[in-house]
Amino acid sequence: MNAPLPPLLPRDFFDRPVDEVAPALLGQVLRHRTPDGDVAARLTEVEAYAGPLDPASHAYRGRTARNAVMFGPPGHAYVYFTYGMHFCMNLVCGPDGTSMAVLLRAGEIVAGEDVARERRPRSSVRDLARGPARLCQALGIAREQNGLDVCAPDGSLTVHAGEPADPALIRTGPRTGVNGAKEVPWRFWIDGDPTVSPYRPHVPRQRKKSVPTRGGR
DNA sequence: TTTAGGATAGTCT
DNA sequence: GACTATCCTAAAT
Repeated sequence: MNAPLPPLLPRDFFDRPVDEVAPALLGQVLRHRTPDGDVAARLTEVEAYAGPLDPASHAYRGRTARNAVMFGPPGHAYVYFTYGMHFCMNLVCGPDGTSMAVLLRAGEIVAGEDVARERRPRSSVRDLARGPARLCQALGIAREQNGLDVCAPDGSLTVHAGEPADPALIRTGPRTGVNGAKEVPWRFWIDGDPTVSPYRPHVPRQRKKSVPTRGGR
């Protein structure tokens, strides 16, 4: 039922610096095969994390049990759990050990839309994969997919050569307030694509709870 | 329409 | 103990 997908991206594709891989990923197709069915998304928004140079990177403070995949060879998925309920997915790139990765922030569902809808019944079609955690939910990506080789021909989680995004439509946005690798643009997205989330100004999360210092409850 | 705040659990200091 | 590369809902306009 599903149309045959284009060939896999070679590992070579990921064995480059993040600022090359990230924009090149726009328009490529991420597919996840599950017992529920196959779902594929065309990537429309990504964000680069330059390893130890980026204070916001999980790799900034060195290798830990959680981020170990980032320090491995390129072409692998780094999936992490955050905010107590969400998963986000990165693609490791750069030479082995450099801990660079690209966060997949948004995509457009191009196959398996019915399956994705079942997973996110309350989402409009446009919102199915609009956001890093939504993308993972729509594709059924969770902790089990951490460390998977997305270049493996028989792999369940793979990246395929999609129609590359028009270079004229690729926009970049450096993050304000982050130093190190200043000339590297951090965000990449396809201008005008409805599945790209609107730019959100750097909003530090404010703590809500006051500490219950005095006895009580 | 925009904005604000709550929820949730794994990870690191 | 405090933080997080987030999402969803409710309330206000």
